[in-house]
Amino acid sequence: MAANFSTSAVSSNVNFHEDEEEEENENGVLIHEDELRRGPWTLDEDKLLVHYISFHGDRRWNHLAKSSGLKRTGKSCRLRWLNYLKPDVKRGNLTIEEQILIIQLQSKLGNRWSRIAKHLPGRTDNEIKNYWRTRVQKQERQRLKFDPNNMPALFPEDHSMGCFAPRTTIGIMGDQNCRTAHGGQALISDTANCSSSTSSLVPNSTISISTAFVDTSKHHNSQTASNSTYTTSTSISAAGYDINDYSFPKALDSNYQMINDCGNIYDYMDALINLGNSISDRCHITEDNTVLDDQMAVHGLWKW
DNA sequence: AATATCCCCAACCGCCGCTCT
DNA sequence: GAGAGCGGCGGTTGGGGATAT
Repeated sequence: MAANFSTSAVSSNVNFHEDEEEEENENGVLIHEDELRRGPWTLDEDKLLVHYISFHGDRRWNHLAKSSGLKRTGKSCRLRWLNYLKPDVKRGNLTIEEQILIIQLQSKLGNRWSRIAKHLPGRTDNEIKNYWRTRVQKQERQRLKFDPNNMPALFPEDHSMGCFAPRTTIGIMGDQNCRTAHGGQALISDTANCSSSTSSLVPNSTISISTAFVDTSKHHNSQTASNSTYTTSTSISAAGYDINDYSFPKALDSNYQMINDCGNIYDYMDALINLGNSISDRCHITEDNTVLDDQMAVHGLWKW
């Protein structure tokens, strides 16, 4: 059985549920014979769990936990097995394809990590959840740094990460609480569920933005876009708010690559102008990844 | 070199729904 | 039908390594 025992082998912070008579194990950790262990799993525990499951299967976790001799809860055993020890668990960084798929599925399914994980063989819901959360947090931090005169969520100055701009993190306008409630293709938040916007851009705005990019920062050169901006010249009305003439930091060519399968640039533009009809039909992406929209005169505005 | 901050991710927690008695 | 037990799920925490200052 190909189990990976490489990490969390021995911990110095294993905890126990009750304070009874204690003794030190080989790592100097206080333990008690009859108590349930908590914290990181040791190599020996992993081996024991794998060994037991190989003979008895991975069911009836509470029974397994007791009869195997592991001083763990059934839940803990199950989690350790499913997220780490199970032979088909894939380790290592997510591939670009997997990242794209996660973004797409999260857009469709929301935070249903287990369902998303089913589409990524070898990846666990926990791993996907961690991945997403990391990106969300990072994006949120960058959002909070925004200059309200710009729209830097899409184009972070350091060009390092903002390329991952999942639905829940763009938030160029509108209440933070509005941004996660929409699965599927819905882009316009429910006004009733939104408090007044914290953004200085569009008070009481109701739009959440869905846009996704591939992180190509590893190919990033030393250029910076901080001084280059495009400005929309078209008057745009979004949900009754005039949002014309906002400046967009210029996305330097080739630093970002749009996820073509998502087509979310169109979602983004649709939400921005809130025309009620898709602008996808009149937009197209040229060979050099420039978005062209004849009606909006924003040629070259979005370029990856 | 020391300290602070960031980031990753394993593990835990609480809740929910299903099944069994 | 009620309650207990259990598995599964999503949210959250916290340790520790990596990186920045």
